[in-house]
Amino acid sequence: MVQLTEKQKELIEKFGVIQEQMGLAPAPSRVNSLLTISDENELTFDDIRETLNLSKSATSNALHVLIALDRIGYKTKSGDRKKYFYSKLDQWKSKFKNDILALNGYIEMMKEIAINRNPETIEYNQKLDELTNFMEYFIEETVKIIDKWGHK
Amino acid sequence: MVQLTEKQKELIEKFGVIQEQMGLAPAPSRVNSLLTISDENELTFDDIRETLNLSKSATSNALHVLIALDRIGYKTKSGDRKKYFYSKLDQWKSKFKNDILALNGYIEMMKEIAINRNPETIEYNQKLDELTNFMEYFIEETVKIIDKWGHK
DNA sequence: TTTTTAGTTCTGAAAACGAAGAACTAAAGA
DNA sequence: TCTTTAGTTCTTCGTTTTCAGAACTAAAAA
Repeated sequence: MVQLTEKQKELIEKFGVIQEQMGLAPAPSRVNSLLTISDENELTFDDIRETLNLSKSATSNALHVLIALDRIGYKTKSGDRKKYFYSKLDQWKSKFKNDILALNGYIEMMKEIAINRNPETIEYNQKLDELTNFMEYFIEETVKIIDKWGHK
Repeated sequence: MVQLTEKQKELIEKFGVIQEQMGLAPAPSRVNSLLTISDENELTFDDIRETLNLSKSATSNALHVLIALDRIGYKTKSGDRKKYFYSKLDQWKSKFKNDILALNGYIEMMKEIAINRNPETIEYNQKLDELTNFMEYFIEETVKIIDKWGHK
């Protein structure tokens, strides 16, 4: 069980809501908030379950979701069967990059739409092309930006 | 009623799924796909409703959602009470910019978390700071990139 | 004035989602 | 071997989402 100040509890909810708006379910949002805001570096399954008043299943599922998203990790200690979960803050750069690169799928879709359009709708086809070009430019430049930060 | 080729129908579903994965509901996704893929520049309410086999309410709501998101627009013709809906492809640049700027809210949250952490958890606090700095850098540079495209 | 057109708004029902509780499993301890 | 620990998986249930159908509205036409 983790002892939290009122302020910390408030921040967990506030940050939780922000993460919900980004598409994460309520329980995983709260778990990730707790791991980000708590002053303990590592929390156990039961610390999390008790502190957030979640069921075992909700806790287990939330942790698996967050691990799949690479937002948290866990370590083990020899002679101790418990897992110690912690917030990963350093995956952000690669996460940003992956999100940006995911736009490539969208671009492929745009290209497929473009080649299947009536060539006579010139104006619209041009806009589609422009959008595709912009997105390709955007991805390329953004990846450069991210990589530049690494070399500072 | 809009006549579509099999290929177009296939693309509408495919693009529809992509948009669902981006958080849009099924009906708005299909409507936006139709307006993007159809060779007609403008479609009426009933064109959309009939082509996609949607109810009037679903059609109406989907169109309102897409208008609120600025993904589509409509024009009117004098002496004609119908609305002619069309896909907006040119809002993308400003949409990208807005999405990027929305990260500022996330940064504010990170800062609030940072000032409320125990100052003794030095390593973690440093990572939080780094993340915040990276995000500020990312926003600034990305906005520059987007603006540069406009001046080509 | 009544009817038609072009939608909008209001239920209600089906489906999908999220979390609780209980049953289960695998490893360690007694 | 039996029990405890540390979680995982399965089932169920309450919400929320999404859409259809019906009732409604406002403007134009008849």
